[in-house]
Amino acid sequence: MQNESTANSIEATNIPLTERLFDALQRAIVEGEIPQGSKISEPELARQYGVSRGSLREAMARLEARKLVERKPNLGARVVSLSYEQLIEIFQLREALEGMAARLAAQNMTDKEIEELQRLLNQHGEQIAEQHGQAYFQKQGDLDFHYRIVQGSKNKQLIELLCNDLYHLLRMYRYQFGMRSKRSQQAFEEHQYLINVISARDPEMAELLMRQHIRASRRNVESVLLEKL
Amino acid sequence: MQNESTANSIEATNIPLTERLFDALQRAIVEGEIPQGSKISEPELARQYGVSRGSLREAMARLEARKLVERKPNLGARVVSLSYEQLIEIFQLREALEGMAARLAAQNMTDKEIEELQRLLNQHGEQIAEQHGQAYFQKQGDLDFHYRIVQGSKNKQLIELLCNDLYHLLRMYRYQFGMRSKRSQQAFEEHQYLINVISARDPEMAELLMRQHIRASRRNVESVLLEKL
DNA sequence: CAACATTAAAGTGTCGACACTTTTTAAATA
DNA sequence: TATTTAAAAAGTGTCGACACTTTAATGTTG
Repeated sequence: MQNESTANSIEATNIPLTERLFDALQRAIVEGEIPQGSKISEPELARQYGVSRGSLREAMARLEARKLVERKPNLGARVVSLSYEQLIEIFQLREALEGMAARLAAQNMTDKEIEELQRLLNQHGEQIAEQHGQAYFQKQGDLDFHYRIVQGSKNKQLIELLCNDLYHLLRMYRYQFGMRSKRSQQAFEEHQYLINVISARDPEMAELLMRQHIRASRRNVESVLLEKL
Repeated sequence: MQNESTANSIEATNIPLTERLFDALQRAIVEGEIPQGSKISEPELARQYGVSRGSLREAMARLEARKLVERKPNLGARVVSLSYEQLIEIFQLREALEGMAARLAAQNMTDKEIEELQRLLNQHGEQIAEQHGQAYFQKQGDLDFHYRIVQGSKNKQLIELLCNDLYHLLRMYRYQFGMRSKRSQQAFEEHQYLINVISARDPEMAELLMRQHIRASRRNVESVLLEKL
């Protein structure tokens, strides 16, 4: 009955349709496949994905809760569009949250996890040396690094919040603005410092360094963005 | 067609049913009307509120996104139950987020807002003097105070996150554990210090004090809770 | 021709129905 | 009587339908 060959059709699994749909839409939005600020027509989108409106609506409700779409009663939904101001606000959030994450990571990461983190960073170092300027891997690597520290905090609420909510927004702005970092070498070194103080089990210092690191990253974004406008 | 006299029926407005439903359910969960950890039967709940399952499901999807209910495919949904550990985790989040909020508030609150905040605190002072031990108003007052500072940060993401997500969880645990503070006088004084440094436009100090304040509050919760178990 | 009124089209809000899963109840067997 | 099996009940996943609202198209009048 269902058209499985539709361009955007969702693969069949035992996972609920609504959930697959939610993931697919989230990805599509984050990667700009559905452009920022564009209006969403429920019947059309449902048709594209080969699902009923009911299922779509459930997924949309969750997207709305994650601030990826905005809905106004009777007027329909549109994909959010990130403004410069919002981006700055997100960096302030990150500073607070990841600062705390680093603090907790210094207390709660296992030695093995720290070793693995160091290994990951070494890889990044090689990549930076080899493919100088390849922004994509650097950005991905940066996110990986931060991701692990958040996990290392062992605070489930924090992990949820950062990894499931905030990082998607962050990836979204990277796709949108096509950011490329001019400070990968600098960031790399800051990451190394961070590992050092975490190894030394110094929570205070870990938080401080992480906050500085994120502030520096924000300043970079500001300058890159301002020269674009 | 619809039974308007059902016990839990939602009033008729122009606001979408799903939204009213979401608010009603959130309130019911936060206040313990629907008890922690209880299983939710969609048909039954839909009947209770006099709505269709479709509408209910949409509301549930949003509640799930806010971590107020947990759903497992084909097995149904249940209200979350706050554990001691989770509560501690939430306090760590608050420390980070409200610390940042206080920092920003010291920069961004208007003089008028600060005045009003002082007025609010004076009221609290009177209430504490009058009805010594009346925990409810104190707790409510405490939340009011924190609420205003968050608003004063002028960071929309932060406001959303704290006021729409986290505070509900907090109110929920207060209802659940029936907390009463033994340190209202102490908290009152800390609030006053906070206003002082915000007035002095000292972001650094504002963050520091707020974090101390929340840490103290957490220690209080810990001790009260531990003597209960 | 522009401004307004009037349909028509599209879109959203809400519901009820049905298939498939899990849980419960009942029956049957060792 | 305890355990396994079978049938029934309840519950979840997904869909299509219809009423009401907004937007677009069309026609009408000054």
